[in-house]
Formats: sequence, structure tokens, C-alpha cells
Amino acid sequence: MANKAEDLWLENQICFPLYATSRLITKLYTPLLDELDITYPQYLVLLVLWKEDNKTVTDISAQLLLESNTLTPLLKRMEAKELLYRKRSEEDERKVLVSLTKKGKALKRKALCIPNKIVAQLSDGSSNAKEATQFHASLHKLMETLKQQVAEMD
Amino acid sequence: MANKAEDLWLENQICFPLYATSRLITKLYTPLLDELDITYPQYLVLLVLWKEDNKTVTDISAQLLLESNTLTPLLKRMEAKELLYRKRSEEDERKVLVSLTKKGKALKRKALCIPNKIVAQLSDGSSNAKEATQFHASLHKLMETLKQQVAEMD
DNA sequence: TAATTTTACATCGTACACGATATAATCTTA
DNA sequence: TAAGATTATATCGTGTACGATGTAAAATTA
Repeated sequence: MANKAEDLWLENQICFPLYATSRLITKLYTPLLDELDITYPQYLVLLVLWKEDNKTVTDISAQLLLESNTLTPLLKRMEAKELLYRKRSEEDERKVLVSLTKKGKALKRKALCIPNKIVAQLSDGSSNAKEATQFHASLHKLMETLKQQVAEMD
Repeated sequence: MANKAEDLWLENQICFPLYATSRLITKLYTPLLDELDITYPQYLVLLVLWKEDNKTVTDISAQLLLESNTLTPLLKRMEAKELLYRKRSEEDERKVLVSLTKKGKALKRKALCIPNKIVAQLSDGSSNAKEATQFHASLHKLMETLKQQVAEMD
């Protein structure tokens, strides 16, 4: 299969829509997250901790696919806002345990309405449930493929 | 429909996989783009200009969904690398025309193989052509919905 | 058990993203 | 046509992302 110039057209690429959609999603969240005074990546950290508290940086890194060089400053900003605190593990001094403060835990109640609000705005596109399920499955498969590919790069 | 705690689980959200997949895609491109000494956003600018040269910042902004506060420094870095040059329009002094240099044009040849290489790595996930087409369509619809929603936010 | 390797985080530098705001040129309209 | 509104781009500040590298603790191994 020869390389064609049309392959270099923006509208023929799968990667650009993923990139653009991801940024648009973040913008859609912004007004909702502003009320909680957090950013989207900070919201993701809270999602992880709301499900299971007292995680190490590595645990969070594995779930969000973010490296320590991104997470450390992000967690420090959240610590400064008193949403969580970081503490060296006593069994293994290399590990840093991240735990929710009262304020961080309390924020969960205010966040409960967010998923529905987002889904409501997205489903304005009149995509039916079957298509949404299919899309979710394909996206998940793509993400897993990419995780493999990127992991093999090292 | 009541708000459920499960809605706040990472694996039940559509937005996180989009965010993660977008970043993974960028990582997949990185070794290929390193050979051209450009980043992924810079590659996107080149895609636009390779298809049609001499665009204004607003033209590029509309296609990539990036604002001037992102594009201006990005274009300046590309100008410093002599991939393109920026020039105020003479008919309308507000506009800045972005044009490819010889070096920028020449880079297209080296980029031609990139789409196929990316697709080859992605299709390792053994998704068939029908699913890929369906996914592409759903993603495009989602992106268009989001563009609407975000545009209405102002 | 001393030397080596691995693991867990952190630091540094560069490059996006983007909200808010500034500035100059053009357009609209009273 | 002068004043106000709009448009096109730029600047500033903050917050991600991430490659490369550093550092200390723990695990492995000679």
C-alpha cells in the first residue's frame, strides 16, 4: 500500500479528532469544576481517591497513566488547597501515600451530579445507546492497544 | 435518574479514556516526529499548511481548534526552526499570514510514511475495518457535538 | 554483607493549553 | 466622520505533560 498525500489530510486522520475531542471535553467540564475550584486532572485524582483512599503515587500513576513528574506538582497543588495530604510510608520510605482530607472527602457530594450533567450535554448529539456502548467499547480497546504499544517502546 | 456513586468511577466514564488515549497517541507519534524534529501540535500545523499554504492564524485556529494564545508561541517556535514564516497581510494589517519555507515544504516527503506507520501500530488491536469506520464516525459526531456545546458556552 | 540493581519519587527544562486581558486595525453606526 | 463595536493577533499567568536526570531506600546478587 503506497503512501498517499491524502493520508496527510487532517480530516482523514483518527488522531486529530481524538486530540481535539479530549480538549473539548476538558472545556465542557471547566464550568462544573470551577464550582469545586479544581481542574480536570485534579478531578481525575479525586475520582481515584474517592473510590479508594490512601493510594501511593505509583497507584495513581498506573490508573491515570501520568508519570511522577506530572503527578508530584499536581498533588502538591492539591495539598496546598487542602484537598489531600502526602505522607511517606513507614514500612517503605520510598513510597508516598496520598490521602483525602475532610475537605477532599466532602467534595464528593458536590461532584455527584457532574457525570449526569456531562452525559446530558453529550447525548444532545442524539446518538443512541447502542452506538454509545459500541463507541465506548472501541475506545477502550484502542486505549488498551495503545498502552501495549507505548509500553513496548521502552 | 438519581446520581450514583458508581458514576464517579474512572472506568465508567467516557471522558477519561478520551483524555488518556489522546496522550497515548501523542506518545506513539513522538519517535516518528523526533526524526523530523517537530512536536505533535507542530505536525498538525504542518498538515494544515501542506494541504493549503499561506493561511492566517485564524484559519489555522479554526481547523485545529487552538486559540491564538496557543498558536502564536507555537508558530514562533516553528519560525525559529525555519519551517515557516509569518507576515502581516498588506490588505488587512490585523491578519498574519503563515507560509511554509522551503524546509517546511520539503519535510512533507519525510512525513508521508507516518500515517501508515501509525495505522499499522493501531490495527495490531485486530479491530476490523467496519468497527474502525464506525468508531471514526462516532468520534466525529462526538467532536461536532462538543464543538457546538463549547461554542454555546460563550 | 558489600556491591549492584531496581524501585519510588522528585527536580529541571521545554512545550503546550487556555482564561483573562491588551492592542492595533477595521468596520459600523449614529 | 468621529465614536463605539468588532476583529485579529499577542501577552501574561497558571497548570498540565513529559523526556531526561537525580536521589534515596529497598531488593537482589555476587
